[in-house]
Amino acid sequence: MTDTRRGRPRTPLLSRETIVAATLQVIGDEGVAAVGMRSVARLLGVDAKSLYNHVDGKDGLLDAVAEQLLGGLVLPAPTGDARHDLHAIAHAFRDRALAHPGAAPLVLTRQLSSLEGLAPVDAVLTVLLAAGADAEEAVHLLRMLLATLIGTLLREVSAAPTFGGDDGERLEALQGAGLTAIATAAPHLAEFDRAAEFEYTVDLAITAVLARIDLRTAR
Amino acid sequence: MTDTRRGRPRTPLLSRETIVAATLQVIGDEGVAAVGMRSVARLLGVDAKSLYNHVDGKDGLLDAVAEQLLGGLVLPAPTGDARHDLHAIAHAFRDRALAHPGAAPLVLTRQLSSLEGLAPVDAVLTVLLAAGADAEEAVHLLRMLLATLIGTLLREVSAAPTFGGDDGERLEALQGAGLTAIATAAPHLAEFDRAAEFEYTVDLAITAVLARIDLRTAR
DNA sequence: ACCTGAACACCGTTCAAGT
DNA sequence: ACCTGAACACCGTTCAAGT
Repeated sequence: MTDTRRGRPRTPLLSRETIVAATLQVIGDEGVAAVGMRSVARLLGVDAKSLYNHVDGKDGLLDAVAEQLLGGLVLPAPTGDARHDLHAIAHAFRDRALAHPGAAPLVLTRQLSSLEGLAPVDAVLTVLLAAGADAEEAVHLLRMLLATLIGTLLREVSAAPTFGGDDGERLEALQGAGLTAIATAAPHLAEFDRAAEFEYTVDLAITAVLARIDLRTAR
Repeated sequence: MTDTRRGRPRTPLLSRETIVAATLQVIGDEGVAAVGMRSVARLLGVDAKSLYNHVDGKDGLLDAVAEQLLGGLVLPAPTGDARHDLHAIAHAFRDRALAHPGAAPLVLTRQLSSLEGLAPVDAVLTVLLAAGADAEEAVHLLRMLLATLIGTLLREVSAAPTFGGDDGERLEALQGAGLTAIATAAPHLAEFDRAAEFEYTVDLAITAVLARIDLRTAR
């Protein structure tokens, strides 16, 4: 039922949500580089300048996407087991970042000063404090975990396996360049199981964090 | 002495190096967002299209910058002490990434398939293998270290302290939003000593890596 | 080999005007 | 309140032409 009483207050064609949705579609179809006021507006059947009524320029548009993505994060209920809870938070974060792979760099890279970005930070801090860290150490450990998380996800989303297969030519070139360790490890460098790699890295980081807390706690 | 014999083969105005240098100046003066074929060319007193003779478009230009920066990395001589050597590599990498802070995202974010990017990878692998890791585990540990390194440096270069000071208003807002752990840790969140934070995070990661190798080695 | 003129198909953004 | 027309000052990139 279109709103036509008195002819004046028509129902708006656009909203922040529809604009973000259209942006995600552009990202999914043509990549993040294809995002522009014009391309997004075209998808909505609207003029580019209309977007300015809902979003603060192109930069604000990208922020809105990152915010909304992160806002959809559902934090797992804490169980009291610190290791398990940190794992669960990390995976929840990963799920959100990979929900729209092309948009992941936005989520991982943009400053998330909004409340959306604070929820997971609070969740991690809560677990660390409960595990026995004092406030100061908890902050350092949080930053370490975040760095590792963001670093792995950035790689996962943007990096190919890094090294082509085991063709002998490449290997010899590596040897010749003095990169013997790379040549030795080449078959493993060519392999990259995203989920397994994430698990390995995050588990190692969490182990380190918990070990440090126990060290401190044991005085 | 300008080259004028026969009038023909004049000495070129441009080179890859001068172009990269000009780009770094633009980045330093106006930020990475200000980099463009036109802005870089202007600095060189040349037409934008001339750059295409030395660099593969704007993207190639950015790659060239990242490559050259990373190429300047001087790897420390290995001492045989794994912990010390990993620390040294990490700091050498940081020095290079922070030499031109505005350009750091390029170094940290771009695919570095060139030989420039492989040298530090080889160095880390060498240390891990010497420390007793087998090739497969060494690759996983390498990826973990890289993720942590890149994550911290990205934050260091792009992120402000994250949380304004201890003004009571902000604190109450956090409490009200249910972010009690953040409220508790707020004074420490407001503090951010870049060098110290880097040291803490990298040391924790290295400790974790070495612990895992020892675990395996001890069967 | 290296640089440029002319030209093309794009950008983001403003502001005043329409409804 | 929301959308658009006209307009501006930009982009990256090509190709043929000059030297």
